[in-house]
Amino acid sequence: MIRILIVDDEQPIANLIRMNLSRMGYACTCAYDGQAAADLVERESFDLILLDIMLPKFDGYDLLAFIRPMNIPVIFLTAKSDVNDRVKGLKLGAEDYIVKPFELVELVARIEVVLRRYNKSRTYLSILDIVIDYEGRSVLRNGEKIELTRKEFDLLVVLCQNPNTALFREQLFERIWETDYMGETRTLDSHIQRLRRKLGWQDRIKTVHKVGYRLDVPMDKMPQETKEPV
Amino acid sequence: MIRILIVDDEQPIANLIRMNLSRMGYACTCAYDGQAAADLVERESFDLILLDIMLPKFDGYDLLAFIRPMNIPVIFLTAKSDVNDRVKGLKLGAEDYIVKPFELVELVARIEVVLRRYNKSRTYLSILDIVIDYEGRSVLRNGEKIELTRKEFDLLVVLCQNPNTALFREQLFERIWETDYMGETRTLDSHIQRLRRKLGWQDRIKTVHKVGYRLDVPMDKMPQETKEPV
DNA sequence: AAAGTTGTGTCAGAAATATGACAAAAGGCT
DNA sequence: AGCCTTTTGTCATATTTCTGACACAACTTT
Repeated sequence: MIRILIVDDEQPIANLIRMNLSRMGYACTCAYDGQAAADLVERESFDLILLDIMLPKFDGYDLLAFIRPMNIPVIFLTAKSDVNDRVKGLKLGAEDYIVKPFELVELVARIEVVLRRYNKSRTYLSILDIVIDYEGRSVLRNGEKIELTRKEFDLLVVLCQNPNTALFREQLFERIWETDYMGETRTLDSHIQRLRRKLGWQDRIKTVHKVGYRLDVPMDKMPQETKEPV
Repeated sequence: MIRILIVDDEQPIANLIRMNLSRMGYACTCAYDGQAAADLVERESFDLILLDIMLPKFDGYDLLAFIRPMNIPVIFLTAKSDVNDRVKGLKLGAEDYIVKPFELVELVARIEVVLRRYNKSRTYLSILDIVIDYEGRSVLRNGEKIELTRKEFDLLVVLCQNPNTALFREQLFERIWETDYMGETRTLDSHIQRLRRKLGWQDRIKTVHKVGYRLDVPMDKMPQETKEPV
């Protein structure tokens, strides 16, 4: 399991990130100031650190310098588009940075790139008869690539990461559209339909009346993380 | 050949390190005080510097500041385990530090990490049907040279270093232009087009709609670092 | 059966990308 | 400096792709 430390003094933000990354299967810990982060880093071992630069006590740069020798990749979160800050951070050894506000899709993609660069893992998710390549944002079946659009891919990922779980429409809207429930339209239905068709999963993706949708997966074909896109 | 400068006023130690690193295939030079080191750095070019902090004449920190603009990675050797010292050095731009006494294995490991971080250790990258020569900034196919401009080359390198990975436009801009996402322009597209044409890679370099681009590479043709332009 | 939900095909607008031509900038050379 | 060449960015236009919406059919639940 990949362990990620999230360092941000704005607790709601840190927690939001944590919730989302947890759902993606990462083990997350939050620290709300530099001192706490430094302590955690000394005691536990992390595979990656998400670091907000503006911090009370000792700031992001100090922490970055402190972390550096441990050779743990750091992606730092920077509020505005201050170029100097970023250059400084990169010089101090950060692997990447992302400007707030950011889309979760992008954050996740970057996390995966950085992890792979560090050979921690490039993971594929194999489930049923397909393999999901997160980084490539593509889907394979018997070595054949199935082309999905962005929304379709995001939707598929959510379903596959929560197999045999009824997901409320509201939840799906939140995660994929990052917005509130769009009650009246048939948008979600349309996407589900497209997914069903492209994957031939009409009876895999079940409708849960008055709730939402559920991906049915037999016990012997539950999702597995693999290193190879088998 | 990787050139390493060893700066330490204790000559026996410097020489011990030199002998060992030489055996590992590094070209080593020793300097026994700050002045000598500064002179050497001015005259010759090094890929990495091992720097003892306690030095006569002018000390390690001064030298570090002096070296900094040259963008040569520095690992410093420190006797004490004082945290402040370390942070000071790291903030001054050192890549890493190692506390004396240290084991040679560890030193070598750290050297390699740092060199890799600086892309100094690799020379050629062969991928698909081409070979990238980093130092010559050129690309070969069947021994034929393909002329690329600077931006094209940079772009190609990023793509090749992240094969099968959907790279966000934003990321590409950051890496190649070192600037923010330039949402409005078609600059990136133009360069992608030129690359596709020059390399005949129109279907290798895939467009990932609403995300960016991805270089598709079959598993058996994944990039390999080589010392020779095979 | 009625009311409420969901499925599905189609479509149009919006957004994103491709592409060629051209202008601007950068670099070389005398 | 001036001139020429190459590189890079921009623009206009064409083309592609995505997405949400709608109408209406089909299905569930009560």
